[in-house]
Amino acid sequence: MFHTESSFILIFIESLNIMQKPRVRFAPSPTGALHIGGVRTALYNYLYAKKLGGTFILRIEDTDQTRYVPGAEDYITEALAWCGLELDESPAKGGDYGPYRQSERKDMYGDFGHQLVRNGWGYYAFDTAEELDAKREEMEAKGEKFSYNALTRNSLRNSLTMSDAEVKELLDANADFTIRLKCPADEIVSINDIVRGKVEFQSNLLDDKVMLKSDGMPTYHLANVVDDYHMKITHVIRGEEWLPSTGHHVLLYRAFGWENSMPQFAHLPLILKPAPSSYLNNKNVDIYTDKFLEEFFKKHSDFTLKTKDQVRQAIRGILLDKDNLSARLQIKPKDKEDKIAIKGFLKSTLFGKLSKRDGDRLGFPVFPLAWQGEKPEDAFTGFREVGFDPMAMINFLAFLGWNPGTEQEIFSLEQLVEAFSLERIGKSGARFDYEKAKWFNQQYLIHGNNADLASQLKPLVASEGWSADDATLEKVAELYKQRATFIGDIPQAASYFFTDDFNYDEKNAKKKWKEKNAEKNHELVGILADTEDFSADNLEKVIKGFIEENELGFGDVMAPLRIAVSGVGGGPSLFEILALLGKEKSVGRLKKGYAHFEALKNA
RNA sequence: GCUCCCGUGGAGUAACAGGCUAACUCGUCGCUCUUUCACAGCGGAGAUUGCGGGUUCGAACCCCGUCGGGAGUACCA
Repeated sequence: MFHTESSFILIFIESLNIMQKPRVRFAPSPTGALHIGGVRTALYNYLYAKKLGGTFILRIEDTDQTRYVPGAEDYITEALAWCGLELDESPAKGGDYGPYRQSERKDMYGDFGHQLVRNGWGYYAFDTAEELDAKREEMEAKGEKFSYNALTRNSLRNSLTMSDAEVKELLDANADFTIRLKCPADEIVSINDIVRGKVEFQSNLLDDKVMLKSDGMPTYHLANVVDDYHMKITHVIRGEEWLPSTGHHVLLYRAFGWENSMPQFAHLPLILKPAPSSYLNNKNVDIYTDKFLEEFFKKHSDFTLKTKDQVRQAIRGILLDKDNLSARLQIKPKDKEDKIAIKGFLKSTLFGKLSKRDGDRLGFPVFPLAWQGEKPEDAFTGFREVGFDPMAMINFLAFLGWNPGTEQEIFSLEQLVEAFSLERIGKSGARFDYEKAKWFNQQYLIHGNNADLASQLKPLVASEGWSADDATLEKVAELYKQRATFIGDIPQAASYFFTDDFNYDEKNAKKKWKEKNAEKNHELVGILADTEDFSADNLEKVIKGFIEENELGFGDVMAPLRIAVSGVGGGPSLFEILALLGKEKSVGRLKKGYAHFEALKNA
């Protein structure tokens, strides 16, 4: 009895487990390059799915034909692949719940749209876009906001206000129509968001959103609910910008009778621009003033209220007071039109969610991969092109809105999967911090395997027109990885290993080359030329021994040596440099360098 | 305007369901190491947890108010 009971419970738990295996989707629309925030959404979806042995799905939301950008879908796929976020179901890979492009599911949305009308949850609306725009303008002139809702739908042209015959006539005549959701009155729609807890919406305040557009395509709201239901999505993990429309989505599940299989929601915090105080200072105010000024006039090309110089003064004054920015930017009743325009512009460029323009202005990538837009100003660089290790970027992104609750910061993808949970996602906006991003990359570089780094270095060195064997590259990687932020920094920094054609830091050379030590320095070159064992260890013995014997200063000998051999005063251990260069090259460079330094000194 | 969300040192976050001197990372400053540069190690400065009330022996945490910021408010997603 006891046994059967416990095994029954076990089976029960097991079947629950199967039921709970999450199916999550990343659902971008192919309207351009995938923003870094989108990558983070994809990452969290992936992590959650993998943690629980679930399924990670890519669905392309291309219901807006006017905004479709060729190449965008490829960009998305390539970006996810670069990040190592493997898809279980996707347009390319297929799956049991396809097609995975909404444009290819068009027919079913139409059916569900009409079902809404039939069961009383929707209605036909015949108002044209132009009519509604006019209405909006009219209301705005009165200082009010137009909304298609319970209050206004009875005075508009729709199947609620027209007779059945009229409606039929219009439909038969193939008149353009949309189907709108008829939001019920006096209800409280509530969700239990995994990140935010209970969130409530009053149905009275929800507008009658368009579900089916006049071109027969669904809007996001209809398509996402219909697809999530049919693709058996268990958790909707998406950006916070969707939170306000979630009430509509719940209503839709209700309208279709799917409320019991409604997915759980998790709304991710926004990724915010870097805090102005983190990059603004007294030294660079003028640079940023000019940047903002240019952007301001680009945006307000017809701005005639004040001269450019007056606007510059206004912007500069506000930026200078960086600790009180939000107070300075508040719009006061006495502010005139020009001041309001300037304040409004600064507010939107200084605060809010991270945008492409922030990347341009502040000098960091905001997209995973580079993108070539139609116009030159639409082109931008990516984390990949700047030289990021994809895992460093992923690691950085993972912490933008989530933390493991431990002090560990460096995670592999597998470790992230293991540590991740939706419960530990924060609610407040996550600020983009490029310094931190660079730090992550540096950590990956430092802890990277030398052979791996060497193989990454190879093409980079080649693209400079240089070459080196694998052993040299591996040693260069070892010596330079803790001195660089990006692997791409290394070839230039270590150029003297790849070419004899490098410049001397002449100012430094002049300072370090002392006439009184010249003879001894030349003598050491001779000793090195006769040294059999050219290993770093032995060189250290030989050189240090020579210095001590002759009672010279270390700096007197090692500094000129270093500059003659590498051109610069900094870098890895001098003995390692000499050993890697080899005797022939080292001695040759020393002779040439010392002659040059003497000439410099005499000039 | 309205709706929803958020508010912890310069930046990012922590503090599990109110309980020691608010912790960690980045950045910054100093020291040690290396007679270089970095890495690393050690240490310092920096927060009356947006503000004001309230509940409580005790509040970053709960309640009310207030201010600030963000998102949404399209036949875009």
